[in-house]
Amino acid sequence: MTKAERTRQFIIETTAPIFNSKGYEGTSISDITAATKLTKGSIYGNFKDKNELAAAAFDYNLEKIRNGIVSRSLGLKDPTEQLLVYVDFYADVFEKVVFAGGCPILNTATDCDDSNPMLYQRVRSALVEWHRHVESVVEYGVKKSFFTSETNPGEFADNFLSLIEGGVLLSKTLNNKRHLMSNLNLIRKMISEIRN
Amino acid sequence: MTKAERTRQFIIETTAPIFNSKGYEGTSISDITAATKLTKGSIYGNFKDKNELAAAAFDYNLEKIRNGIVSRSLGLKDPTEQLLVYVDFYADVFEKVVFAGGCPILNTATDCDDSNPMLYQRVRSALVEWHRHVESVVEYGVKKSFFTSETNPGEFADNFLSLIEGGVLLSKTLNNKRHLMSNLNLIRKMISEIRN
DNA sequence: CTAAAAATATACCGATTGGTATATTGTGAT
DNA sequence: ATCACAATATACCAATCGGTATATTTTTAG
Repeated sequence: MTKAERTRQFIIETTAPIFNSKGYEGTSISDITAATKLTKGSIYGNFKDKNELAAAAFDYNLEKIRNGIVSRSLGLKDPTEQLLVYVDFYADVFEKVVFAGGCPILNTATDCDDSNPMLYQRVRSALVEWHRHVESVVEYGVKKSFFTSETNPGEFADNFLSLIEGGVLLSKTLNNKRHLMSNLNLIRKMISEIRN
Repeated sequence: MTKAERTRQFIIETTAPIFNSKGYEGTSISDITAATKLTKGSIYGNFKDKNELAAAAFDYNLEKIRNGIVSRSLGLKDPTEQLLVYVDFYADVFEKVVFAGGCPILNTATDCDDSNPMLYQRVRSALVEWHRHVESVVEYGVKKSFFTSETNPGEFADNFLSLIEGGVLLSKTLNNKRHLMSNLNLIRKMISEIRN
């Protein structure tokens, strides 16, 4: 890894939580130079513009979460266990997520209007991918008779994602993990109710 | 209503959807003067600063939703019906809410970091009030034996709010009402399951 | 109708915004 | 060690930011 690549990575890692907590408009180049102790020249030598850095920071924030899920899912066959990975993951990392500014999907989806199509497209793709993953796990579970045939995978995924995102929002805003835990409890109940 | 009061109200109503969709930082005084066709002098003659206007706009956005709920709840005694008011309300006004920039609670809670304590305090209060209302309706239902005694009002309110907020987020971001409707369906099921 | 007061417009302020051209420094292969 | 080039720093740009002092217009009370 060359010097420039290391610097680029350093900038991304340093500014990712800033973008996540202050938003795209709310994060200034001064914020970035202050946090990295670098100068504008260095920032713009490594990134075309603020937009490219914001996109890289979003990708980084997202990848960290995705890695957390994927690494816990390795080798799991039982769809119930795969769904519970999310429940355990968010119960475990909630404090860390809040410290890093909250859920990047929730933040970016709310922060971005159509005036920032690059970030908006990214957050839409992330949401679709997440939805499709949960949906496909449930579909698999139905097909293999882990789950009852009346189960609607798409609706289940809607409820699943919303309870997690809504729980993070409530718990972060009200500074109380209990709200998220209530939702994770409901998810556990939902899973047990569709099991054969 | 004096001229100034009318102007003040006009400014609030005109800028409320702008603040809601672009956020506090993202909304500039130029945005405000452009939308109202007024000048800075007029804006600052009616509001101490941008913060005061943002707070008034948030209050206005919130009040519109609250009025929608309250007006549909008038005279209702059955707690089941009171809870269903929310379900029907969000099914009805979803498009309007999206057009106005989304749910102000969701947007403002995400937009505000601790750097804007005035707005942050407002959104927290709104969230606490909403939570308490749902919780108290369920508590009343349990006490009057509409709902089973095993029902946990606090947890129910957590799930309830999260499903609505999460559904609005998903449906707005993915531009498909279906996600919200899935959640409203689950809320209906949750209500029927706690009924005696 | 008039005069005082309130509301709005104009013109400006310093600070900060994102971005760039250029100078300086640091790196790495020979 | 040197030299070419990559990487970083410095200094600057026009535009915009939130905000204000003052001039002008409009409203309102007598």
